Amino acid sequence: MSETTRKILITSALPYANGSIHLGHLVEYIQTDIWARFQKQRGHECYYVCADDAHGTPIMLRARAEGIEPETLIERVWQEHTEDFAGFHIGFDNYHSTHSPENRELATLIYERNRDAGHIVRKTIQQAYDPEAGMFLPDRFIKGECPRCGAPDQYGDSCEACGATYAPTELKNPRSAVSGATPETRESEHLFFRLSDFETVLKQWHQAGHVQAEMANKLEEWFEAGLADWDISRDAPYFGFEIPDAPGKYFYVWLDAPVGYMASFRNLCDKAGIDFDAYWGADSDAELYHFIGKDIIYFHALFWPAMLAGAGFRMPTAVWAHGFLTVDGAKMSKSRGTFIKARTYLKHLNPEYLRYYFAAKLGARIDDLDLNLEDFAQRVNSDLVGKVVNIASRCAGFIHKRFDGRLSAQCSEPGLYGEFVAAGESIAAHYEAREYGRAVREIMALADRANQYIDEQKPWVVAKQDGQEALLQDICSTGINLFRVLIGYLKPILPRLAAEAETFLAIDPMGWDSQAEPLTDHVINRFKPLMTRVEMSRIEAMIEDSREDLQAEAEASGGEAAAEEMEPIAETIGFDDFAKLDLRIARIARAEAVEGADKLLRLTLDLGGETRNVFAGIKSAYAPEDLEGRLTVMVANLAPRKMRFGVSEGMVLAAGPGGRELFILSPDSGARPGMRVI
RNA sequence: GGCAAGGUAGCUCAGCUGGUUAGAGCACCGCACUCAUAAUGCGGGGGUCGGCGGUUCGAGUCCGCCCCUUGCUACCA
Repeated sequence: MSETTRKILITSALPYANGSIHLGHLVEYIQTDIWARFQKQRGHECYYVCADDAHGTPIMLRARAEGIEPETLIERVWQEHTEDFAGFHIGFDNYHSTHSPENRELATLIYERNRDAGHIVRKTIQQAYDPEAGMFLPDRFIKGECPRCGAPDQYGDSCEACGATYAPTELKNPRSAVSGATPETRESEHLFFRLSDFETVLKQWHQAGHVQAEMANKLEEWFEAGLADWDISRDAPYFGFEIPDAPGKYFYVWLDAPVGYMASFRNLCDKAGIDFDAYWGADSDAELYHFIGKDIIYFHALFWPAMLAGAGFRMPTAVWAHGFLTVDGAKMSKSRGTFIKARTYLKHLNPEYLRYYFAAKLGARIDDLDLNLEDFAQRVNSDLVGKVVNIASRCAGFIHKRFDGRLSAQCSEPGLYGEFVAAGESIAAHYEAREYGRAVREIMALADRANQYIDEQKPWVVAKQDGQEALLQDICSTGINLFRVLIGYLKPILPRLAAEAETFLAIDPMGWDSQAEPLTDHVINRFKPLMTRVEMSRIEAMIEDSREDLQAEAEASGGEAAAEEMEPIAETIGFDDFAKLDLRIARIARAEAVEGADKLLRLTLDLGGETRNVFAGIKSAYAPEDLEGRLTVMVANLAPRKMRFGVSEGMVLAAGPGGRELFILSPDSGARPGMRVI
C-alpha cells in the first residue's frame, strides 16, 4: 500500500434513548463498523464515534411515566445500548450521549455562530397547548379527527386514513395524548433556522458528489419545493438544552442530535489527546463520513451541512444512506416474531453470523436488505464453516501430528499464494466503495480455490506414502497460509473469528498488508473449531423468543399503558340521542371479498324483512366463509354511503385496533334477524 | 389510484457506460474422496433475463406501453 495515511472520522446515526436496539438498527452499525475496521486495518488514522440521542418529548414523558428522572432513564438505556453494540463487536472508539457537557457547548456554539451570522429568526407561531399537563404538544402527541375526511384518532400532522397533511390546529375534536385534555391554541415565539440562506452552498455540496445519486435526486425534489425555515426551538417543559438567549426555550432534539457526532468526538479528543480542529475546522483535510438510514436523509443532507457551514465548520465528506431491513421478505413484525432485538438474537446466535450475512448482501446503494432466515443459515454454514474454516481444519491435523505444529521453511506454491495476495487490491477497493457483497464474493472464490488446491494435492494420500513428509508439510503449510490470507480479508467483517484465528496461527494482529509474505518455519497452535454451524432450531427458538418477548413486554407495560392510551369516553348523551340509533340483529347471508379492495368485505345482511349491502373493513380478521350464516349487530338507520366499490347501506359493529385484532359482535342464541337492539 | 424501489435458474443475488452459446453461491441429482465441524472436489439438470412493441448490425442491458411484487398512502360507513 503506497497510499498515504488518511485521517478519517466515521459516524453512525444516533439511536434514540427510548427503545432497544434491534436487527434493523444493526444493518447500519455493522455496515459502518466494517468500514471503520477496514480503514483501521489499512493503517489509516480512523475514529468511529456514536452516541445515544437522549433528548426530546418522548423521553421526557417516558421518564415521567416510569416515575424517574430523564437522566436516570437515559443512563439505563445507554448501558443497554452499549452492551448490545459490544455484543455485536461494534468497535466504537467512543460512545457518548447527546446529554453531555460537550454537546451542550457545541450545540450552543453552533447556534450562536449561526445567530450572529443572521441565520436565526424569531417568529410567533400558534401551537396546541395542553392546559392539564401544562405543556405545548408536539404534533404526534395530539390526536383527533382528520379535517379532511373526518377519520378519528389521527395524529396532529397527517391523516393515516386519507393522507392529508395539515397543521395540528386544524384537527377536529383534538385531544392531548398526554392527558386527554382538549388542547388550546396558544401563541409562542420560536426560533427558526433559515435553511434557504444555504441553498447555493448546499446545491454546490450535493453536486460535488458528497451524496449518493439516489439521494441527490430526492434532494432535488426538496429544492424544487423550496427550502422552508426550520423550527429549532421548543418550549418548556422539554428534556434538552435550554437556549442561552431564550429562557424557557430548548433546542429541538434534531438540532443537537447531529451535533452529538462532534460532541462524542470532542469527548474522545479530550481523553486521547486528538486534535479536534484537525477534523472539524473549516479547512480540515480529514475525511468525515456519516452512515445513516434512508429515513433521515433530510436532516443529514440539508440541515446538518447547512448548520455546519453557517457556524464555520467543515461539511461532511459524504453522507451515505442505506435501506431498511426486511425479514423473510416482509417488514419486521412483532406478531410474526421477526421484530428481533439485538439482545434476543445474542441469546441464541453468534453475532458474526449476522455480520457476515449482512456483509454478503450489502452494497453502496440505498436498497432495502432482506434477512431470509433459511438463506442465512445455509450461507453462513457453507461459506464460513464449510469453506473458510474448513481449510484450516483439514490442514491443521497433519501439521500438528506430523510436524509438531511447524510450517514448512519455504512456500511451495508461490504462484498460488501470490494470486491470493494480489486479489487483496480489488477486495480492498470493494470495501472502500462499500460494496461488501462484491468483496465477499471474491473472498469466497478464493476459498474455493484453496479447497480445490487441497483436493488436487490429496494430503491424506501423501500422508500414507513413506518418504513424502516434506511434500505433506508443504501442502498443508500452503493451505494454512491461504487460510491466513482469507482471514485477513474477512477481518473487518469477522473480528472475533480473526482474533481466534490469529491465536491459532500464533501471529500478531493482522493488518491489510501483513500477509504479503507467507508464514514459514513457524509454529502454530492446536486447531480448535473456530466457528460452529447455524442450527435452524436455534433460529426458530429466536423467532419464538421474539414473539414471547414482545408479548410479555406488552403485558408488562399493559396496565399503565392501556390505561394511559385508552380512548377517553365520549361526551355524555341523553336517552333520546341514543334512541336515534337503530341497531338491529342481522344475519350475514353472504360475505365476499371485494375485487380490488385490500381490506373490505361485501356483506349481504338479512334483517328479516329486507336485505342490505354493507361494506366492512374486516377482511384482515375474517374469512368470508366463516362469516356466512352468523348473526351480528348492525346500525340500520345509517345514511347510505357511496364508496369506491359501491354503496354501503349500514355498518356492522366491531371492536379492536385493526389487522387481525378485529372482533364483530354476536348476539346470544335466540336472537333473530330484524330484532331491534335496545 | 398516488409516491418509491424492484421483477434474471427452487432460494439469495452478480451482470459496469448495449456486443461471443446469460453467470455465481446455496438447494437438487450423479460420481469421487475420506484430511476436515454430514466438511471437500468433479460432473449434471434447471432460466423464452415479468409481458408486448420499438430503436439498433446486435438488448437482460436503451425507449414506450402493460402486468406483477414490496414499502408508504388511499379504499377501513
